[in-house]
Amino acid sequence: MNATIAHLHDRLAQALVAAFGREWSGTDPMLVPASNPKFGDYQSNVALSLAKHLGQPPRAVAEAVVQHLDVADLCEPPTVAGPGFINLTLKPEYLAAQLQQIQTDERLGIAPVKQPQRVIVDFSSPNIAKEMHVGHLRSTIIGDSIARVLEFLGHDVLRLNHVGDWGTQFGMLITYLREAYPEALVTANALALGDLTTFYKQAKQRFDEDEAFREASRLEVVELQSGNEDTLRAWNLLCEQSRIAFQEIYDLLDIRITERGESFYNPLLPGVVEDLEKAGLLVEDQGAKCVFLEGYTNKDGEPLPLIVQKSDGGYNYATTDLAAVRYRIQQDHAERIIYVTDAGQANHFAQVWQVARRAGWIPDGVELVHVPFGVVQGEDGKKFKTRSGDTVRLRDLLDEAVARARADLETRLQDEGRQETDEFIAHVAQVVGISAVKYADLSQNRTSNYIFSYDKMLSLQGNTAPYLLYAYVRVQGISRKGGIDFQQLGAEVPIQLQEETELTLAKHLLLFDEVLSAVAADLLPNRLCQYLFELSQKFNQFYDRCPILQAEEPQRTSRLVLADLTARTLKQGLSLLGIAVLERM
RNA sequence: GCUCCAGUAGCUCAGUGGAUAGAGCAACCGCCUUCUAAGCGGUCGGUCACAGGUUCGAGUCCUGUCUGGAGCGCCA
Repeated sequence: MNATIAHLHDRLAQALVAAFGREWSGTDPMLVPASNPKFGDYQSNVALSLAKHLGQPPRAVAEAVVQHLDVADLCEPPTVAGPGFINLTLKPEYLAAQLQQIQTDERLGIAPVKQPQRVIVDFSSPNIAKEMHVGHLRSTIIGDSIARVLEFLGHDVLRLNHVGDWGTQFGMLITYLREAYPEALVTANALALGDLTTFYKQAKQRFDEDEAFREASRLEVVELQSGNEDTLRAWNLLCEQSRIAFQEIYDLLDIRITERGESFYNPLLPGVVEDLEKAGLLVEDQGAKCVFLEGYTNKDGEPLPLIVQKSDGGYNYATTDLAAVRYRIQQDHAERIIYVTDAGQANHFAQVWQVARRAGWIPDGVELVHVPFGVVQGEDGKKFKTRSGDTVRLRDLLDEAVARARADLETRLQDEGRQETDEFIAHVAQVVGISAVKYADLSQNRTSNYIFSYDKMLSLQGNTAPYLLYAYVRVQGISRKGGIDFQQLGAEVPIQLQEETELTLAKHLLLFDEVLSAVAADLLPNRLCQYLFELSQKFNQFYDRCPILQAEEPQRTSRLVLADLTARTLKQGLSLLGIAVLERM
């Protein structure tokens, strides 16, 4: 209803001028959705704020606006209520006409944005030679959903996987690779590390216990930085092994992403430091090259530096992030760069961006956004771990979700005496399990910490993915039962909105475009989840109250259109969350 | 010590400066001869951490305090 809001907004603005004179043109009519359905659909609060300036009681101001307000084509006659609210209720005929328009549109009336932006979404970003764990879950699925929404709205989105494929830890890893798998470096395809977590732990253990190993690791880092061929081959082997493991997870989660790791920016790092020097920002302190930050102090109250080149000549992640932000603006021509990382990195990004800004690398019109999310905690409120104290592997978590969904489904089939094929059971369990994990995460406001609970995440009751999937399945059930081809319903069907539940559902269907605009602006996928959950609730209420197949024409076809629009909106909305639908479950 | 984030029903969480703060879960009570009951209806549940301030109006904005989390020079 973006268009409807725009209309109402203009009409109210005109009424303000007509009532109080030209000097009030440009006044915000303060049009917002009604706080409660009993007050109508929208309300204008402008009278309350204007009363003082006009020297009139708010109700009198509201009455004057209403007298000059012409919205008869959209709304029932406006009313003034309470201290001076102007309440607006859309006419059923207007709503029906709107629904008819979106019914024949594949995009459900969601027009692509007029000015598409070049957007980079930086998300997921696991570390090479480490297995993806529960900590990568949030970035991966929140980032994917944000990218999907922006893509659907017509933006030009580049999804970047800023993998940790460079840095000092590789000295340790390569040294251990040479020690434990010497044949891998001379024979093609000889390396199958399998469990990368174990490999990493063993390397770390060697590093911690052996001085000679540490020294070898340190030298290996230098070899890597200077491009030693043999070392690079070892590094490549590790990266390849990790990619295979990552891709399995991405396939499972249906994530599409382009890898451009930290190593990509490695050749650009000296230039970054040089240019900071030229900009007069660089200060050498205790052997390290730094930029001293404005507004940040250390424990002693002294200015805090951002170190861009270590005293040993090496670079760190701040340098890489500086190179990345510059490259993304200058080479990728990004206008909006979205970083989906945990909230703990807020300071880091603020610091890097401050330096980039002071160096003049961030032109006006380029927006840098950190999309932070809370830490994953166990039910005790502490950092989430397995019972034995290890980090939970993402793979295990997803497998567990699918296994639980399968067990639940099999119980249900037995209780209901249903017979289904293995393929059916496997497919439904897969979709329900993965969806449950994604939805549990996406449906929360990402800024708060995330209390991880298998039971809650996989619960099939309430505000969960299965509830939404079930609403979709119900519509498909109607189609099967009645032999209905929704695509053949025709565009000239009169839509009738008589029952309360029909009207409520219709209004909610028309809010989809508003919600997507809000998600694109605020980058909060939980708003989309909230919308889809409410849509499912309103559909279930309609389904409960209104017979569809048994209804008389023209009511029958009208209700079929409402059901079809609900299903299509659910399918589209869920796809923007990275969640697939099922025809039966 | 400093910076950032959070604090809303027993639990998990929504909430765009507006009217009587909402869901889900849990608990309890109803509704399947009828499109899948993975559903629908109902009951119970609140000092919006605390104290000031701004405003016609504050869960929302500002200041301070308390509590929890994350981070704070050469890891990423």
